[in-house]
Amino acid sequence: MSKNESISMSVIRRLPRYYRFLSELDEQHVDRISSTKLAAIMNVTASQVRQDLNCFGGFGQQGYGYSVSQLRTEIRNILGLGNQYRAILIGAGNFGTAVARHLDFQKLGFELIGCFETDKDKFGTPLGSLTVTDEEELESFCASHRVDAAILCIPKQNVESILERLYRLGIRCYWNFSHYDITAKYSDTVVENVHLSDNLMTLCYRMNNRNI
Amino acid sequence: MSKNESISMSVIRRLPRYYRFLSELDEQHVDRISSTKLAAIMNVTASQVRQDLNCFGGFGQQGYGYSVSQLRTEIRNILGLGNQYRAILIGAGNFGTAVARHLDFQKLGFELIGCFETDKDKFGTPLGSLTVTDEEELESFCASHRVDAAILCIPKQNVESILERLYRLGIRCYWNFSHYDITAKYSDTVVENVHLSDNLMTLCYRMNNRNI
DNA sequence: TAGATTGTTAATCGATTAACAATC
DNA sequence: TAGATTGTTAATCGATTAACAATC
Repeated sequence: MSKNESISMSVIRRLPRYYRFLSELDEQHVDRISSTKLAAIMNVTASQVRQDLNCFGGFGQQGYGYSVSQLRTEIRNILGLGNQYRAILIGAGNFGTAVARHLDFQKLGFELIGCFETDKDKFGTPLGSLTVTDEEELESFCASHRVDAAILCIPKQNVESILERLYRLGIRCYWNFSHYDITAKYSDTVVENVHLSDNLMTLCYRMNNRNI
Repeated sequence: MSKNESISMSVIRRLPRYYRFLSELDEQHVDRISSTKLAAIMNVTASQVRQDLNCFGGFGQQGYGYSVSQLRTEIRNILGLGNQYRAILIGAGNFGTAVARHLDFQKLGFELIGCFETDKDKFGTPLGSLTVTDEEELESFCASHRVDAAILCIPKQNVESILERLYRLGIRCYWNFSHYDITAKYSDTVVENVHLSDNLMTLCYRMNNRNI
């Protein structure tokens, strides 16, 4: 399925965007598209589109372009969105609940199978199809369920101790909303960080330096 | 204050991270630090630290290093975190409320001064120090308040119409949690996008391609 | 002064863009 | 076939790293 020889992160991070645009075109029943047209819609160069796609295979056809639905499916497979990786949520605060309620995990390659909290007052609260559970039950839960990834929606100072437990339980993949640097301590992990405050500061900088 | 000649986005996006680490060191009462040591803590190269900082000025001293508190303040000023830009939140759903409650806007260069919703059931609900307001009052609100930025926490399909109003009201800076491409339509805007689902798909890819 | 460490230039590396032969 | 458009190589551009003279 692939010419895989270590694809650069620049390319990988563009894949979800291709997937989104192709999904939209597919919904609009567009059958085929050329790299030039797709590039125009996405506001990138046609060269980049062709280079990116060719990291994974020759999905197009000379003189014709790309089949939208086929290319969409290819990228879906490349991203592995059919895997339904089993994830647990750590922290049912503002962000944890928003993430759990708002995102369509199924469509994004995941299944949310548990939600853990330290705050007693929240135990038993329903959260979508889940129930907020005492964090102390983490070990017993993981003994009876395969868990592929953990979503960390807790403050930085609480991460160290819980991470130690998660790591001991064999969890190596993390979606991290905290500022704790996971890979620094555990180098054999796969981590995607979401640093909203960094993003907001960047906006501040750019507002501040508008017209320069 | 600066050697400003269009700093690259790569450098800009690293600034908040420097700021975070320097703030931590400052809290730990570390007086001075060399580029080598800072680089080690941040897991980057000393060259990059020095190159990055020198985009904005010579903050260090040969043979000594950098004063932590001074450098922190410099970066704070470069980011413009003292500006208290006035922002309004559009959409008081899961994400909007999480963002409003969870982030310390003051420390990030902003002041959240309003929150607008279309769902009648939510009007009047308190949200931190704010109250959820009918979106129809947007125009009258902006007539009596300076608004520097809008935070869009609404689904893609609702963005187009509200954006038209926000733009007409003179708002040019956006923190965008939707998948609507703002700059495509309004090229004179400053936009930072947060695409959580793209991020999660990237995690899926990386989990899928672990050990390759 | 000698040692340390910056600021800055030069070298390297990687990513993006351009060009075009291959081919549908 | 002629036209269109890919896949891919080569050229360019930008970002990162290395090196070192300047200097505290």
